[in-house]
Amino acid sequence: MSEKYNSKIIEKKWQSYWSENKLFECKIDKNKKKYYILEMFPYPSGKIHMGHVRNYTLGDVIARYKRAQGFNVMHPMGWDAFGLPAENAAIENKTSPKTWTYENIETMKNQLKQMGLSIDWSREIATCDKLYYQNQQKLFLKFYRKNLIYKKESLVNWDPVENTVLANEQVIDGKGWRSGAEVEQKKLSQWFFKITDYAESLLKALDDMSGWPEKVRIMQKNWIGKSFGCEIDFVISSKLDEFNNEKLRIFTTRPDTIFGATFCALSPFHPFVDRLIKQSETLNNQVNELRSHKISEESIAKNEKVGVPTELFIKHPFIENKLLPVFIANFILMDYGSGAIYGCPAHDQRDLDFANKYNLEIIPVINPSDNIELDKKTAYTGSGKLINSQFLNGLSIEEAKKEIIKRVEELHIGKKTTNFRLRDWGVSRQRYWGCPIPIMYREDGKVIEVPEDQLPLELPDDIDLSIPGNPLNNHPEWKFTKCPETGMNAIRETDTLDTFVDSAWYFLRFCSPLETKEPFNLDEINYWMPVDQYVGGVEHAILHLLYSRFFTKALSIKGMDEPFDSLFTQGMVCHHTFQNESDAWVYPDDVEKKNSKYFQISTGKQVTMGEIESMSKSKKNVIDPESIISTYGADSARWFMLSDSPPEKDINWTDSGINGAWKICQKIWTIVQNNRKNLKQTTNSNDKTYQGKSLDFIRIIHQNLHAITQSIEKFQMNVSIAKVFEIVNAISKFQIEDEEGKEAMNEALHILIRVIEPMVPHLAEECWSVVGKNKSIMDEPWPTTNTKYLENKEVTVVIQINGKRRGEVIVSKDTSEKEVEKEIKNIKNITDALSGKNILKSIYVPNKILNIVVEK
RNA sequence: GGCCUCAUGGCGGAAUUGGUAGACGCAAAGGACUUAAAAUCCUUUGGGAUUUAUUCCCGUCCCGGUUCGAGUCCGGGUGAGGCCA
Repeated sequence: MSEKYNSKIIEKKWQSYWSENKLFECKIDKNKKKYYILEMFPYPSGKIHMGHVRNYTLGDVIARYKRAQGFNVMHPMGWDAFGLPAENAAIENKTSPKTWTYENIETMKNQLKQMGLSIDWSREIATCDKLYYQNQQKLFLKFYRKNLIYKKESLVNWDPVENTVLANEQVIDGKGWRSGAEVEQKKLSQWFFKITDYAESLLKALDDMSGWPEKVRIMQKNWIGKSFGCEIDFVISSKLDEFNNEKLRIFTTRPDTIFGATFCALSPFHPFVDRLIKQSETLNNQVNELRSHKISEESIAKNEKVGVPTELFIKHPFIENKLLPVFIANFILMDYGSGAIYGCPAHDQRDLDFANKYNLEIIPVINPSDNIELDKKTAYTGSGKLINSQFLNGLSIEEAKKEIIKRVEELHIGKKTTNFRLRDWGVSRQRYWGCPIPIMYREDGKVIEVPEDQLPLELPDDIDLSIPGNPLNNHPEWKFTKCPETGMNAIRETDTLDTFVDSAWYFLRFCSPLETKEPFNLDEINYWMPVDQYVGGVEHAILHLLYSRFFTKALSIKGMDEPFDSLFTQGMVCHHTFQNESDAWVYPDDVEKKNSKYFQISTGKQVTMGEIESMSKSKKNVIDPESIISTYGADSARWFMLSDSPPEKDINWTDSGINGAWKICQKIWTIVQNNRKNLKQTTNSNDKTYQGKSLDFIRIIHQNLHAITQSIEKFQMNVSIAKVFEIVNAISKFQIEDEEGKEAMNEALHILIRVIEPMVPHLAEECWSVVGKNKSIMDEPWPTTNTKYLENKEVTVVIQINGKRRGEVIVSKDTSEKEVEKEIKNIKNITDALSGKNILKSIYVPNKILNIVVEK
């Protein structure tokens, strides 16, 4: 009788073996092809959840598989350790963000280690380590000197009670999430990275990034949003002398509709508006109201389009005496185009909504190509020919665009522009727990860099988070300093950097994590970069990946244009949310179901079940894998996470099935144990000619081996798992009848143990030692499929009549159509169906299908 | 609201990319072993009809189209999810 598999003891044993022998530590080896596999590093929020387990198991399968293929694999891990939650948690738990963060890192690192991941922990980095952010400060200065960083006034969500800037997600229904105060839009001078300098090159490179999912490339393309438009200067006509005859520059992507223009709209933040509101108290109040509207794209698109009229009009450049009223409207963005548009209600939905609301003229200028009936509420945005447009009449939209641009350029009142939707990257955060910006402002008004030899500019530890506002701003000893050159008084920049900056170059730092002189060592970069395979959540499809691409380009390192060769975006792990009567979130682990109602276990009170959403700490709908790992072991947890669902798909968490994962681990162990006496140190598959049952058996094994290899390459781990099951099923069914059978079993078990290693490494190691090997299975190369087993000599050809399956014949491979037709004469079912029918034609796909088309 | 994605049995999903729909697993039911349970093993499992078969009909969210043939391609709709600096 075989021993039961004790995952607790065995997993510990192999984890220590791996770390004692430093099996995952890697270094440059120019004789080997490198493979850099990276999963998006986690935010140390406390404990790992199932989303992490999924992400890192997936990456680990690839890392281990590539290692078996002979690559020199780098598989590092680190911590995206700066960010707001640490400050909130620190206030809540009366600790410091630093303590809280490092404690979480410790916990999560232990959890990750328990999962048996093949991570090179000697490369571990945390972005809140001063060694890391010191180098980030160097990069900041480097970009600053390259004129890639500048300061400008920009709007922030301002909470007047907390005295702090809020992120968009902290503004709920226009109110601060904690204080409940009305959020104001406040202008602050902030730092920006000039990502727009790289808009064209970020866009262009997407075409060649075949290792990226198409959908991510499309999303980035749309995000960058290159479009051709036209700037036109309109002359103002107004009773207000101050503005009369001044020029107003508007931007449009539809210059062809200029004859349908019936009004003009300015952003509430347009410079003209600043001047206009000085003229009128009423207007000032109205504009302030407009300015308080949220300016996220989402709210602009969803909210009602409202505006206020002004005393300005603009003269239509092509229609004499035509004046268009100028409004200030809440749906015009100052950051896009020129902050002013003309409205053509007939052919733009937003403009139409606006025109209907304020009774403005609607002039159609595009005649739809097909007879589409439109109501007054729907703008026509399709193709057609121009009407009501003087010299543009009869032209197509494209022709009209060209013609009108030609005219405005001839008249010197405008020009064609290339416009990007992409805006510069605002990196200032008025917060404590982030990378300090190495800049100071001298009393004479000069902006001074902190000299490199004085870096890192460290965050102070003695801060008081209980006072509202930015702790750095509230810390006089830190804030007030002297200019290192002149000794003049100076004030430090108290903004810290957006955490997206931290993650925009961490993949470079992994190549030389201990380098002290430079952010990274070029020899190491040249060997390891680019990342061969990047794995992470699809929720980072745009921002993080775009910023990382921007950093890589902006660093202009020879031979390195793009950071991530291949990208895999795995789906999210979702779970129901639960809320108690005071709307606080409750952990699902703390909820039990009784009589189809849900109760919080710790309090006994009823809770309500909410939507299924991706697991996140903030909504507490996370499942801690710890209990699963301690009950079933890491291998079972890994197996379970990989099986069933395709990795790119979102899943709703359920642990039904974890038991099945545990069972298969036990079963594999039992099979190996029971066949102990049949196992040899080696296999000699290529020399061996199997026959009969052994041949059928080994054929199934190799066919599934092939399928496993293929599906791992394609990231279809769920399919790989299914094929492992088929191997296991075949092995447990197979009866050894002779020496040849023993040999076949030996080969099959060698293959089985080898291919499960990326998925369940501890079990594989333990089985390997049963075989009698005294080395790690990781040194064993991936088994090669013997292709002679892939092709069956006999194939099933399906017979269809008019596309419906009516039977099948088993024939030898590559049988001709005529032979198959002969064969089917013996099948009563088919001859019956064909009798008395005219055969019109037949389609024969060799080895697959014969479709006979008959008269009906 | 814009952009992107997805939809297949009771459930998770497979389908060589246009060629046998439902692989594999979970769950369920029946049986074997057992004093009993657990574990393990065997059998059944999309719906329906009948003459129980190498049978027929229906079936991959809905409506339409292309094709000898559509889960797969095209058009329109419905529902769900992700992102919006």
